[in-house]
Amino acid sequence: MEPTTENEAELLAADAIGDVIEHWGFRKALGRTWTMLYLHGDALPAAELGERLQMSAGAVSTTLTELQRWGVVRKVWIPGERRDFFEAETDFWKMISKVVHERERFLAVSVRERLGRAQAVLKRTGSGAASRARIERLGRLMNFATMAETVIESFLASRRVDFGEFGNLLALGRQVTAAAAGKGRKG
Amino acid sequence: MEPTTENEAELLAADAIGDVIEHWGFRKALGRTWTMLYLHGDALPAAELGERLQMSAGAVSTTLTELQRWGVVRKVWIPGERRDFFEAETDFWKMISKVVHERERFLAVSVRERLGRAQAVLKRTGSGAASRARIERLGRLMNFATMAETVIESFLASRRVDFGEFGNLLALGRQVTAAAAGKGRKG
DNA sequence: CTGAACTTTCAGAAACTTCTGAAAGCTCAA
DNA sequence: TTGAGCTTTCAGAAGTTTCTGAAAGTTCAG
Repeated sequence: MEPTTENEAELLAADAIGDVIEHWGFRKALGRTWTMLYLHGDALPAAELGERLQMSAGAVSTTLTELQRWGVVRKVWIPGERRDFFEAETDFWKMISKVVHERERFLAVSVRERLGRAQAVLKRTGSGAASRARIERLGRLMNFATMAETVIESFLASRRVDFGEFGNLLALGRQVTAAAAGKGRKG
Repeated sequence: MEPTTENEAELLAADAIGDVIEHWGFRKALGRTWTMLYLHGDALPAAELGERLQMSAGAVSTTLTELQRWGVVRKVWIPGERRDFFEAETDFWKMISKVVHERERFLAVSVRERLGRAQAVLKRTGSGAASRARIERLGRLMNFATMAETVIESFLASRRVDFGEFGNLLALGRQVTAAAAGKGRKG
């Protein structure tokens, strides 16, 4: 395929989104590939993605596998076609909530556990005012971690809201607010 | 300094927060160093941080410089001391809003500009239904980017609220909601 | 001034991530 | 059952980030 102006425009957009995605800690290739599929609309075979994005077959394969693991790209069956075709998930909100959820859950557990262990050690061995103050600060850190987790979780819980219209942001605001405030009072 | 149980506990916590920070796209050393300072409470000299965290003088220096640039660690003057001492910012909310703001602003501008350029190219050269559909999808992507930016911005705008108490989350919710809805109606 | 104390900078080392291209592994039509 | 077509895997290459340790720079007491 010779380069066309349309392809240039797609690459421009794909690279821009690629940078955003990279900025948030993923591989640039993930953002580029999703964007190319999203803009194209129709499903594309892996080889064509490789051509359009100048990626090797290997890179395309691992990237598509990862995008599917995140649930933001789907394999589609095209009758009469031997090759696999891929299409982008187009519901931004669904994508974000999936990714954030997946991404935070593991870490949150591990962090809570480790901070708790540190606190136990300090409580067991520490004495004196300085030690008490340190335990207090660690406690505040743990509270903050819990609160951040709660804010993220309730943000995600609102995924049932349809985000097609801006107006629905009102519903999100209410949900985040209520969930966070409720948990906070308990903690 | 021989390793103590207290130091072990501090390291445990520092490494946990270090992982969170790394997860969000910063160097692990930034999170470890901030946490060590935060838990210690009193300001510490660079050399002691190096000992406690097992970092070279060079690494400590660049890490402290970067933490100061983010505004989450301060140099403090201790009378009669020749060395610089450093202490952690303890206001979590202040830290987050500073960091997120700084981090998003540049990228947001660049991305808007590039998506706009891509759209211009498509509008100029495209024709036919497929092309119109592509332009439409790019438009949706741009709208979404604007909305995400708005949500982040209004989240940041609420930094004036005191976050010491969970109850104040209510105020945040209201602010995010109002700002995002207002902007959305215009767009 | 001078030298001691301390900090910053920087070149090269080490560690880590991501990519390429080829080989191995599927799957299906004939 | 074979082989063509396609995908996945993987070893090594390339690229990137971060660290170390030493040299250069800065500051200040005497």
